[in-house]
Amino acid sequence: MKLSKMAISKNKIQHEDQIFAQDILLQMGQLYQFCSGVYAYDHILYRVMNNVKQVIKKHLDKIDCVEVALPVLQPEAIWEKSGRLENYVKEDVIFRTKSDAQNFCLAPTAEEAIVEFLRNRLSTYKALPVTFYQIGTKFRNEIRTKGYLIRGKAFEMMDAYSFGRNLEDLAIEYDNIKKAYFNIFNELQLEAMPVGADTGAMGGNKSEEFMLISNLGEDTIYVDFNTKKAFNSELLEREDAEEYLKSTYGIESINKLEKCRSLELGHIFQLGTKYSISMDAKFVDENGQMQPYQMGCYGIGVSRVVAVIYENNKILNDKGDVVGFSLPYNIAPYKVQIIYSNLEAKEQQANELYGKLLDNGIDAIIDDRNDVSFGARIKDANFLGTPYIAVLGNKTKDNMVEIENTKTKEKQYLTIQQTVDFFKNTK
RNA sequence: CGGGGUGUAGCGCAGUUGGUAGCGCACGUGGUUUGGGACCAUGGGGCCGGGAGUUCGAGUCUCUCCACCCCGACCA
Repeated sequence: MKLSKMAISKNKIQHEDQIFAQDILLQMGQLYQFCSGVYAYDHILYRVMNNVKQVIKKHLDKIDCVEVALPVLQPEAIWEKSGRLENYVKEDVIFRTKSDAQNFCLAPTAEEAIVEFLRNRLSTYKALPVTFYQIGTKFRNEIRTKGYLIRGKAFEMMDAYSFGRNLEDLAIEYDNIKKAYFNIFNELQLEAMPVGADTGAMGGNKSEEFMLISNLGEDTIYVDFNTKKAFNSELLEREDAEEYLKSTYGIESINKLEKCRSLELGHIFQLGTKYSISMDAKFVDENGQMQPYQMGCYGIGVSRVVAVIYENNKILNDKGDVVGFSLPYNIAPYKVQIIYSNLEAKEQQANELYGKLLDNGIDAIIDDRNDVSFGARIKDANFLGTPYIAVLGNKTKDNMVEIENTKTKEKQYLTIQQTVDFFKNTK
């Protein structure tokens, strides 16, 4: 990508101290607010979001989850069938739209749609258990939005749904997803942990939220850091709280637990037969009997994850000001940004490097703006979040490239071919 | 829906007891610069959130909507 084609001006950030990552993204124009809870993503931010989605996909595909696309615009009839419409309308969280003939809604989640989509094809026990998923925009008319992408009205979410023959199938699928979540958050360098939670409007038997301890969060959790057991404080509101915590999550006593502010990044539910019964979705078991599916559902808030990744990967200077982002290699918008001085030879070499990187499938940005000072180009590169910048300047030996790690500030000097090899071998 | 706060250029902000709109960054043009946010000159960009009122005169005062942010309540 040529920087001159991205319609961005010099990113000079004001109020750099104690600023949230998302405030910087707004100033940069990477994030643009249309109204409360509704945002546009510019190129760089969009690529990061897509890379996060790719990480999620990779780990779900690995455990044989099947990616599909369910409609965003859904007929209200399926919501009437499950019995959830009334409640969602009453709480005013569902966006509704009407034609002369019928009523529609914008999907806040997709349990109804997935059941409708699969019921006829999952008619035999031989097809079970299976898990399907999708990644896309969801719509919820949040009473109160919060923290820009942390809680919006339109947001990106991965939602997965498992169908099993019995409770054992459900437990197996649930555990598989749970393990995949650990791998996903591990690869995203987020230390999220499963925390016992209320099932809320989803219903079902059991649920766990993947929580990140963070002051961006809206929840309070109790954590035992020795046993890694934790639960959401909302569970204390249950009448049978003590007994429930013990039987469902194996938490004996809350006295030893530490209270922490946390942010929910994902949620996994054992739904049981709630939707299969209400929507009359059944399969034939090995005895020829009709049985309702044992279902689970699983979500990850992708746009929220992106927000917290930026927050966790700020570059600070000695004074504590935010001077950029250095995103992890696997989710960075581009792997490297190339900066060259205005000497013709350097420009030529920079273009040669750029071309070779692209030929080898390595995503790179070249800063081809010739009316911006050298220092400003380096500063800008830091804000675009690449983990490396490649400098071909007057101080660099001819045909050599200075590779700087934007996080550690370590520099190394390589030939153009060595640079290409370096990126081919970096993960 | 309660409580608090903020709305002035793309962004960040000034604007005094009411007198007709400013600064920095960004952007355009010309020139000198070019290794860690260069400099000089010059230019463009505003329904001062909307409406009503007070006044000779309102960014400023009054009323009233609206939007956005934060804290609650609520929440896959």
